[in-house]
Amino acid sequence: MVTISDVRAAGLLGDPYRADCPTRRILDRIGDRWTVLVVVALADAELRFSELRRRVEGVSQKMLTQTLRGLERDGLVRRTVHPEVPVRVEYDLTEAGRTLLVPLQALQEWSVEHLGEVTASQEEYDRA
Amino acid sequence: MVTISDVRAAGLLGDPYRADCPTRRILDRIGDRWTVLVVVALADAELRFSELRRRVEGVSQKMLTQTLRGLERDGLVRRTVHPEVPVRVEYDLTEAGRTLLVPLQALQEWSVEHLGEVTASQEEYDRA
DNA sequence: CGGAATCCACGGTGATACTG
DNA sequence: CAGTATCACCGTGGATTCCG
Repeated sequence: MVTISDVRAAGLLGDPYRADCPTRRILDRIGDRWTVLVVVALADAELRFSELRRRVEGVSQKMLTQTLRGLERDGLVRRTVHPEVPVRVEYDLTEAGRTLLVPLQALQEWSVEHLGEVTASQEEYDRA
Repeated sequence: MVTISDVRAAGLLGDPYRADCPTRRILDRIGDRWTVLVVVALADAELRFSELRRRVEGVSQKMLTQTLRGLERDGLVRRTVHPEVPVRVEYDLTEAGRTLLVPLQALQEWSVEHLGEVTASQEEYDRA
């Protein structure tokens, strides 16, 4: 049971409603379709652009580029260019990027744990 | 330092890349602009529609309605209609909804902790 | 008060073609 | 191989109006 005071004590309250609050800014960033998937894909290995594209199912080349640029700009992903022919570019998480995996994991655990419950609720709702 | 094995041991890997994986489905759900803010707004109190609208800065009536319907469908928010005149409708989190606050809090803590770092990285990136 | 319905604009996204 | 550039779409979301 998660009590109100648990949440309060943890400082979750305050004003996460304001557009400029940190939580909202981060959620806006990772809220897009691909950012989280790319970060997770880089959890266990440094990957080349094309490898990344194969791993993250459904991402277009444009969106992968765009997502990687954003993550690089945020300092969460490092881009390494090996000046060979043909060019080899590799991506991996920075230390900051790696810390982000922790909260993402909490979210993933919640998802796995509650997906059945949520799905059941949806089906019941849709019958009415 | 978050190691690769930490992440691996926690079961974050697997294939969160597939479109039908739980993580992705949940992220798609809470990834929208308002869901998280509404859940957090309901963390400490049962609220009426109009109270909720005032608390969640910037949300339109349409999107608040839509967001609440979605959360109700997922079984995360409970809607209570008091048949008075005029009608009074109140919203609060279900037990499942309350558990979702925990991972959201982890994400918020990360945001607060890393916002400065991320912002600095962005500014440096933009200079180049 | 708490919505539902409608109309419409914008931007995120994908497909395609081209480049160093 | 790893992008950039361009175009076209369409779904999200805002503004407005109306209803029980």
